[in-house]
Amino acid sequence: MDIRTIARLANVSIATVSRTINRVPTVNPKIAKRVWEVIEELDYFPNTQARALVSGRSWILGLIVSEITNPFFPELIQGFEDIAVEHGYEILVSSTNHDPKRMSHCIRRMLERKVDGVAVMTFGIEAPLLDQLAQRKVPLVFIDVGPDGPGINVLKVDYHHGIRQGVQHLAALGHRNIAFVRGPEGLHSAESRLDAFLVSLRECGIAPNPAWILSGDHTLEGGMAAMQQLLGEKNMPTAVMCSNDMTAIGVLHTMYRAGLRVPDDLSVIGFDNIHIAEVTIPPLTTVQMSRFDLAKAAVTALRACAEGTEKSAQKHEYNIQTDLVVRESTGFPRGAMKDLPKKVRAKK
Amino acid sequence: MDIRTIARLANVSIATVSRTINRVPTVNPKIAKRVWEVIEELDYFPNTQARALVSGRSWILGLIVSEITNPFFPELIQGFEDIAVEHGYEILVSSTNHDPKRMSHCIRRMLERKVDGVAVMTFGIEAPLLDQLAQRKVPLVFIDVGPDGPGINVLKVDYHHGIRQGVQHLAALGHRNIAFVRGPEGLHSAESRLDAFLVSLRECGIAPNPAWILSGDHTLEGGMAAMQQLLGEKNMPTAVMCSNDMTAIGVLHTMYRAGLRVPDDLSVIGFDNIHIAEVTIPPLTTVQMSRFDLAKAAVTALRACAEGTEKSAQKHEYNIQTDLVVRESTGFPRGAMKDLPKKVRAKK
DNA sequence: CTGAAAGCGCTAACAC
DNA sequence: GTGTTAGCGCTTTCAG
Repeated sequence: MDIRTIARLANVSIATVSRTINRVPTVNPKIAKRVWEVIEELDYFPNTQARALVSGRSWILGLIVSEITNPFFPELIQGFEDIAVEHGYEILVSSTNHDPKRMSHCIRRMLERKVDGVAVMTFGIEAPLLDQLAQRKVPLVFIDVGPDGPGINVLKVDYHHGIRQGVQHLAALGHRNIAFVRGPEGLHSAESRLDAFLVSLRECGIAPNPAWILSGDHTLEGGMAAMQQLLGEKNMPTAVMCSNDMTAIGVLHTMYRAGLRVPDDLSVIGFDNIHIAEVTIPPLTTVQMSRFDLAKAAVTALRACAEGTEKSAQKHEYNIQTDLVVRESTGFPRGAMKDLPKKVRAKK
Repeated sequence: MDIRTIARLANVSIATVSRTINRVPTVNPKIAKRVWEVIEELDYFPNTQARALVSGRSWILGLIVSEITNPFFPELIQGFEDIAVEHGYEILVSSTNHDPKRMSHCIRRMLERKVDGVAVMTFGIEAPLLDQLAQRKVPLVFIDVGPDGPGINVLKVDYHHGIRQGVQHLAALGHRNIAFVRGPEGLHSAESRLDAFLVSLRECGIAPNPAWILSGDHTLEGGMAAMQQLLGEKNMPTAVMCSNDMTAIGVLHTMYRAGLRVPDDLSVIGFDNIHIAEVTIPPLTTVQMSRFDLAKAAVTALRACAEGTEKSAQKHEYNIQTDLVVRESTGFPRGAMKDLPKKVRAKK
């Protein structure tokens, strides 16, 4: 069954069927109605390949993520899928696992399938590779940072807002000795989080201690290793902020292994607010970054370029907010708890 | 740039270029070499749409999952992507969120993109909807159960093996009072797990207690609710098996909220062995089902149908094994711990 | 407002 | 072993 079948049954030419399907306004409404009836009755739908071949638009949006197994990404993918499909696009998701070889393979796949745009949500760029896309004028959208050029948008995440809230929350509880477990070196979003932490610390009048800036890689294992290292330090902080939730969960686990308690012995703050952060033990205080907002902004930006009217040519600003979600992994610094009940009792 | 460009530069016809690319063996090696050189130099690759249009094969494999946000699925998707891409396929992933409307939309998307096959990994079937695929002769592969027919394969998971190991492990520790938190009603894989549990229990000479078969839905929230309900019972079991890991994590969390300890007050076993099961508090004893094996079997089955030579027409059996992974959420039944240290001390 | 016709880039007969 | 050619199903001028 093809467009000709419909044309024959509706007694019109294939051109008219095509126009009807594509909602060209000049089609006589009566004829259009007749065409639609035949289409519905036969449950016909156009062949996407043929359509893409002739029109040059595939109606496919690519999405490149770093690791699909980090719970942050499936939540993002879900949103991206929902919004893209809502606007008639199909999505092509691919994960790089931080491997440049995979990244290059990803890009090739996107090119081969002639995607109408690509959202690069790896939180870090492999600039030279992405040039292949830019050169072929594929609209791109990045997080945080990316090359500038026509058809390229960057989503700005305000890391500072949420992280400052976190640091202030800790400071308000009485913490002065706060460590930070970083994300991968060179990953822009990770650097930004660290910067935001450092700035916020100083805002609170606290001088950062270099020994308490631990390296990590945004994985469970990285978080465990960082905490293990911290445990070896002569003087321990009373709180630790992590560059993402997976890291924080690793920290929680190492604390548990060491027989220490959170937040009694150490307060912990994560970043992302992935779903399971609600049920960690204890539930994780973390900075929320909306996956839905990110996905929505990404699709919107890509559509603006792909469906490009003149007005959309003028670049929009896309800003993503972050906010602290207080749960139970943060509390008074070690020692303060002992004092507090006394004071409370004294008042009685 | 298209196939004609290559043909011109290599001084051959487009047919020869096509044959070279498709590795038709009759092409003169010398000429083929010349063609490849031009291809490499220009970094040419064929237009997939055109290719699909004429050949009827899209080289796209569909993957329908229930919820991408359950960590089990991203791990499966990763494997599916890797193996499919390795064999030259692109993948089209879509999640149904257990919503029939979404499921039907999913199927439509698969049909529109003319996928060469679909893996339905929802662990439950919406038979009437899938008929649309079967009717159009799209090769299908299911987990556990599915309609029979040409081009339809079913991957058999041996739930019994791993679950029996779990029950025996519990029995060996001295548990006789074991509860089970089920998955969604009507979900075949969930029913199978419950069955396997019941059978294994009887094998150990333990009569199941109906009050200890709790309903759940394979989510964190379901697990929490089930445990909450169990906490209200007059007589509590000493161990609980869960239909999946998310449920078990919910159980762990409710135990924590109730101020009870795992495994001291209750032993807990999950199912799936998702990555974070390693770092729950305590680390979760669970039944491992290999996502990689599942993904590999699914792609293999689909390819056999799609690339269909005669020999592949004869159906293969695909079996997936399950095995217990013992961690720290299981221990002696409540009370037994007190005895043990005494005995140990007595020996000294 | 509608139809005829020319391709989009490629594969697969079919000739040579 | 290689080239010629007829489409795959659709969109889009260009006439009418």
